[in-house]
Parts: sequence; structure tokens; C-alpha cells
Amino acid sequence: MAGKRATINDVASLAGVSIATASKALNGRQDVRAATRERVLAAAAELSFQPNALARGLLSGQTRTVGLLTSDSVGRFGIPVLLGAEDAFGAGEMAVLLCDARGDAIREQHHLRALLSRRVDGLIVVGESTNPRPSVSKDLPVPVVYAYGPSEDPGDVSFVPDDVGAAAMAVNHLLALGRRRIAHITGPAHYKAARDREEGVRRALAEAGVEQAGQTLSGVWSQRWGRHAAEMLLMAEPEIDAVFCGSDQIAAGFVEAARERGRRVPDDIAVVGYDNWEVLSTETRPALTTVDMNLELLGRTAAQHLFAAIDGKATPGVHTLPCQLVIRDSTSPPGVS
Amino acid sequence: MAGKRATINDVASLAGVSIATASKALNGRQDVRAATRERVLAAAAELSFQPNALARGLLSGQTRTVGLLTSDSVGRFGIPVLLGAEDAFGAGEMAVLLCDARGDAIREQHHLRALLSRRVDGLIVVGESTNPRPSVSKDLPVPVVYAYGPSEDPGDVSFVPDDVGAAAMAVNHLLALGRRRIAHITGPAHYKAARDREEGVRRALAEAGVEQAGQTLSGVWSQRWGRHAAEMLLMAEPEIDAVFCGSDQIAAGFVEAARERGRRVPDDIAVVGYDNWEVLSTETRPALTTVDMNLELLGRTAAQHLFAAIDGKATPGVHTLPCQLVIRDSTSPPGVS
DNA sequence: CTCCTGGACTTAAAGGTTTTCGGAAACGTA
DNA sequence: TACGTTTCCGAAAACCTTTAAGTCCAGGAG
Repeated sequence: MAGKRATINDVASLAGVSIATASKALNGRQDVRAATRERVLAAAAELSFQPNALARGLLSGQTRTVGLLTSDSVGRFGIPVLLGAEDAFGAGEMAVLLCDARGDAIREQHHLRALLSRRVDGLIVVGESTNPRPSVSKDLPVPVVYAYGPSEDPGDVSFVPDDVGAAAMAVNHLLALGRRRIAHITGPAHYKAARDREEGVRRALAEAGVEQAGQTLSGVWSQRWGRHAAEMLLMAEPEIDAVFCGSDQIAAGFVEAARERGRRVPDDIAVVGYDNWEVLSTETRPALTTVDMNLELLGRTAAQHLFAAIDGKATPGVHTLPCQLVIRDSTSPPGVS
Repeated sequence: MAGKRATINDVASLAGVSIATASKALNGRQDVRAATRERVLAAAAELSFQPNALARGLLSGQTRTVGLLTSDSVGRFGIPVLLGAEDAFGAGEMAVLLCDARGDAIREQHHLRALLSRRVDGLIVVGESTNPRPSVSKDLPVPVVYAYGPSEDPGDVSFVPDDVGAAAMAVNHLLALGRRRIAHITGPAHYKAARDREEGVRRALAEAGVEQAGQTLSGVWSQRWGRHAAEMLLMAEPEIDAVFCGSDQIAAGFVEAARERGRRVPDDIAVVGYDNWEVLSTETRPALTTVDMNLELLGRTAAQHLFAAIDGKATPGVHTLPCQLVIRDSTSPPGVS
């Protein structure tokens, strides 16, 4: 730990100029002779001078810092968004102040105050699900962008994955493989994600004039439920030839249980998962065809729009971003696997 | 987005006092009459005044902000540490500035400069493995604490999980169950974690006077390698009755392959994993007995010691923190499962 | 010679808060 | 009345940087 930090004053003294000249030299402004600039730069290097961002921020009103307020401690959604946001900021020298509210509204309020008092230039709020959440932007002096979990207020800016479209895409993929007895297993119905994905299934099947195999099975997002649902489904609808699962965990459970009951995946039953959670999707056998929600893209987009909102104008509303179908072995056409 | 933010000046004007008095009233200082304080507080509330942390930090030299510099984009280790740190800071109103270097040294340098210019009070550096990493603390004006990946410089403060002790604990658990033919499958030998865990195995077995079943199998950390290693091991050492795996992924792969070869877990072969990565450890069948590295505790401890280092004195050196064995079905005594 | 131009540099203000120190009022005592 | 003490409050400096405005000087044009 070195001693006191050098200020621009020290640099100016060492270079034998005023602090104004030093400032101009350091910031590449014009009214400075080349020789003088060089002297200042040398002095700054010698003292390893770092401009004080607080003083700069105090003056300019811009801190080049944004807050990221998340609710999902586990980081399942927050992390990719954070990475995407960092990506978008990266070159621009932005920094991210990260707060985790852990689903607690009063802790969220607390963090919000802390961020505001630190004068962040903007805020990204990441939800723990795609269910709309209370707006936080009321009377806030900085722009806010919602990622993954949209704001209830349509006047806010929100970015969410296109669950409906992605589910339709998954089902269309199964249809293109010639499968016609398609079932759907998903998570709790109080998740908008589950309802949206079901809606996508319904649309795709309706468009193709195909009947869904059995009712949609709603449970939880776990592997255990995937196994349980598989047992029920294979009993009730033994002739199914494809299943679209609402999460990779459910899909992994389904595959395991189906195999134990003598059904081969993908030959007898093709399986599509959701999330592209790689520890599951690439490691299970067969590797899972699954929907990737492009969360990093979501984060990047949110960050870019936060930029736009900061210095220009925002585009209010809930924007849906396309997902991507990652095709792996669990839906290989017969004979290819 | 509301208009301009209220300053302490506005509060003072509204309350009809000077800014000095307003400051004292807001900060709970003594020399201000109760009635006056109340007037100031009311004015602050009416204007929803938030003190400007930049101005305060500029004056006091303390920003109540720490930087967290991580290298593992995926967040496998960084996130729990972050949570633990937030926990330790939480009440104290600290904020965390998060940067991800993504394993790139020059990006790390870049982030470091950014954090320093923002005048963070301290730094936590999270490694992507327990391999010692180059020190970053040389001539830094703020204290640094290393978590998970220790610094190469013994003068720095580092906190790492006790891999050796944890592996010994796992093996002792297997020995206590009466298992005597214990094998070890782990990750790449260039990981210190793999070597440390192997060392723990060796010690525990030596202490019990038991011979290890076969050589330690080094591969990668994946489920695929777990399956592959299982095949090799069951061929070479068919009579094994326990396996200690260097990760939950390896363990999950082993269990799957072993079952396919007709070995029952835990009746024929008891299995212990490592990491307590819950999506694997609780969801596989049987649920995995595994080592939890207590990463949140690690983060909390690192944060607490950063506090100590900030305002007092640090305790240099590499500190190992105990891990915990989480016992589940994969090591149930026969007849219990 | 004066006036102007433009370049190179300096002075000073501003940004919001905390803190030190001094001042003023009120009150009690001589 | 003069003086000391206590209580409350205000003026101003300090933190560090940027920038608008001002100064000074050399050199060119008239």
C-alpha cells in the first residue's frame, strides 16, 4: 500500500505548469504546446497519476457507473445479463455496481437508495422470472431498463425473451421431423414463462392442424418432476413420439425415466428442453436439443438501450428478443444418431 | 425521471438554516436544537434529499465501495463469493463494483485502473481455480484480499478452501462405512485442486493403513469423463466398493455408467462428489454425498478481512477455510437407502 | 507606431458535503 | 453593568477536477 495518491496538482507542480494546463494536456485538449504536453504526461507517468473519478463525477454530473439490481441470488439469469451488459459497456469504460435484493422488497428499496446516492447514470433491473414486476422507476432521476422480468408499467422499458415464439419454434422443429404425437411438460402455471411456452405450443400445433398429445403437464422446474411426469405421460399416452419440456432439468428427468421404461431417445421419442443450461444440456445422453434464451444478448441489448435512454430518448414498452434453438442429439432424425 | 436533485443547500433553505446546521442535523450531530433538527429532517423528507456520495467521498477519502475482480465468467465461484461478501457488507452500506476479466490479463489491468480511479476502499480478487495467481497488490494504494485463487505473493492475504482436509474427510467417511477398496477419479493434474484432493486421499488412506484401489485417474471435470473413467475403473479394478470423485459432474457420470454396468449405488459402490453443485448433487439418483466448499463463507470471511485491512491491520498469508461434507443417499449404509 | 490576431498559459469558479472555528444570544453570577 | 459559560448556529475551508474567461506575448498587417 503506497502513500497518498497523486493529484493533478502534484502533476502540475512537477511539470511546472498550472493545473488547468495539466488538465488540458492530460485530456488531449488543444491549447497546449507539444513540448508542454509531453512534460505533463511524463510527470503524470512518474507519479502514476489516476484522475479522481469522484471529483470528475461531481463536476460533470456523470459517474459512468450503472447499477444492476437483481433478485435471483443463484445467478441463473442475472449473470448472463451482467456479462452482456459488461460487454456493451466494456470499451466505454462503464462500471457496474451490483446489488442482489434476494427477492426482498425492502432490501431492494435499500439498495436503490444506495445506488441513487452514488449517482449512478442508470439502472438495469433483472427479474427472477418473466412475470411482470412492480415498477421501480416512479419519480426516479435516472433511466431504468428492465431485463428478463418486465415492469408492470408499460411506460417503462423492458426486454424479455420471446417465450411464445421459442416454444413455437421448438414444436415446429419436432413437426419438421415428422413427429405428430407431441406432449408438453412444463413448470408451475403461476410462471408467465410456463404459460407463454404453452401458448407457443398451442399456436404451432394449431397452425399445423395437429392435436396435442394429452394435456400440458404443469409441475415444477426440476428433474424430479421430469421423471414423474414421464411416468404419468407414458402411462396415459403411450404412443407419444415427442416431448417439449419447459426446462432442461425437466427434459433431463424425462429422458432418464423414458429410457428406464425402454423408450429410446430420440428414435422413439424426440425431446426438446429449454434454457440451454450447459451442465445439463450438453452432458446428458443424448445431448439435449434446447432453447437458448440468448440472455447475454438480452443483457447487451438492455445495456445499449440504457445508454440510449441516458443521453437521448428511450423507447418505452416491452420488447421481446428472439431465442435460438440449439439442435443436438435428442432430436436427431432416426438413423443419424 | 424527475428534475434536478435536491442538495443539502435546498434542504437548508427550506428549513431556514445554514448548510452547516443542516448537515449536522442530518448526520445526528450534537450541537443542534431538537426543534431545528426536526425542521431540517422534514425539509429533507419533503425534497426526498439523498446526500451525494461523490461529494462525501471526495471529502472523506472513503467511498464505502469495494471492487470485486473475478476471472470466471460463468460465475461458478465468483457468485457465491459475491453473495457472501454482500452479506458481510450488507448492513454496513457497502457497495460492490463488479468486474469480470474473463481470464484476460490486460483486461484485468484495465479494470484495475478503472476501480482505482473510482477510489474503491478495497479489492477482492476471485480466482477461477485454486492455483496461485500473480499478485496484483504491488504498490496498490488500497488493501486487497484474494478469495478462492490465492496470490503467489505470501505477503498478500488469501483465503482458499481446505481441499486436502475435505478430501481426507470424504475418504474417512467412506472408511467409516466399512469400505476398503476406494478409488479416486479427478480432474486435470495441472489444477492444484486436483493435486490437493489427491493428497488428502493419500493421507487419509495412509492413516488408516488402507491401500488405494488402483491409480488416481486424472481427466477433466466433466460428466463424460466420469462415465469414461467408470468404464476403465470397473474393468481394471472390478472389486472396488467406493469412489471419491473430484467433482459432482464426474460423480454424476460415474453413477450413470456404473448403474448401466449393473453396479448399485450405494449398495455395491458408495460415491462421493465434490462442489455440492445442487443441480447435480440433489437431482441425480441417488442424491450425491458431496463436499461443499462453503464458498459463501469464504466470501464473507474475505470481506470481513478486507474490512480489517481497510481500517486496521491485515493478517498476511494463505488462510484455508474448512469445507463441509454433505451426506446424501449415494453413501447410505446398506439397507438404509 | 498602433492595432489586431491567435497561441499558450493562468486564474478562478463550480460542483456538494463535512468540519473547524468563531460568533451570537441567553442566562447566571459578581 | 460587566463578565463568564453554555447552547446553538453560520461562515468558510477543504476535497479534486474541469472549464469559461482572462492575461500575456509575439508577430503580422496597416
